[in-house]
Amino acid sequence: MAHSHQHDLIDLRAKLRGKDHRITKPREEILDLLGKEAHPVTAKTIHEKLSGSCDLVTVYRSLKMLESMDLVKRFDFGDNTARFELICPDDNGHHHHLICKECRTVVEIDECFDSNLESRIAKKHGFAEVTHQLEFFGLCSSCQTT
Amino acid sequence: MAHSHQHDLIDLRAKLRGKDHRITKPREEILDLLGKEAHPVTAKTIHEKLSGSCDLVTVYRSLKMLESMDLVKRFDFGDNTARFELICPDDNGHHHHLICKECRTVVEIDECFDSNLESRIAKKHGFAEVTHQLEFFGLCSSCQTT
DNA sequence: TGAATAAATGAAAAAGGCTTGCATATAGAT
DNA sequence: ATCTATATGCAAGCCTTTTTCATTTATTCA
Repeated sequence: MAHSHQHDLIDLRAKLRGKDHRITKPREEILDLLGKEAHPVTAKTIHEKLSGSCDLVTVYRSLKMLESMDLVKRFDFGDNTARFELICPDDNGHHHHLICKECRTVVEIDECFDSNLESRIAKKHGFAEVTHQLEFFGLCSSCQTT
Repeated sequence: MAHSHQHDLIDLRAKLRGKDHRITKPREEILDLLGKEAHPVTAKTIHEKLSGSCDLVTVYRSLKMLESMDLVKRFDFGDNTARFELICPDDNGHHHHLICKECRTVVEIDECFDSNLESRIAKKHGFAEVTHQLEFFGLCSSCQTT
């Protein structure tokens, strides 16, 4: 899941311009950092890695904004803490994770179920714009012996 | 998704006895209430519906305990608030939901993808005891016009 | 039935994640 | 360079969930 930093910033500028959204240092730094992460990270982690370069509140606000612009995607690993990942053009942000219940190791999963299931469900209940959140949980090889 | 209350309490007694866990009034009331709910409910909602019959802290503690005993399952609808549902013997607690992003209406979904996907993923990454959390989000028919 | 004892509860406080209000700073337009 | 709308920092607050500890209660066993 490597991300092209170059690409991101160009994309960013293009996407933000139209919406009266500004390209600021915190936002660039956050995107920059996200581009280097292999897995979703929490706002707190981002703030720590940016080591005080901007306020934690700004991290939250930026993430919310970036999410609303589909530049970043929010994930939920079941620990009451949102995690964020840069949306990568390959998969359009659509992929899942396998998380170790014990040590919290994260593996990126690119497989998914057939999209017919989703459209069938949408149709059956009269829903539109249906998406899904899917995460797998288990015990990684190291934690199985414990 | 109707639940047999009778069944639940017998089950409860049997399951709890072995583990030095006691059958208390709050726990009975919580299970009783969960048995009547059609959809996952939050701890706060449970507390309100029990109208002060026990402390909110007790609700949290009970739910955590019941979850650890596989009597109750936790769901995450992406609003930073855990929701709980009684595990019903039919589906062994394994089912999913379709949630309206707008009005938060919840629909119970009994379909799921082929289990081969899960076992393939588990095998591929050397994980054991793999389960998944899957929720669908979209716009219900009433909210589409808005 | 009545201690004994291990576990559960309540109440208050705190922890943790996230949001809001407001004054100040800054990006981008002219 | 100036102006204006937007973003930031800081402080405070909100909401969910957890912890601590003294008290109460369910269960065991005599």
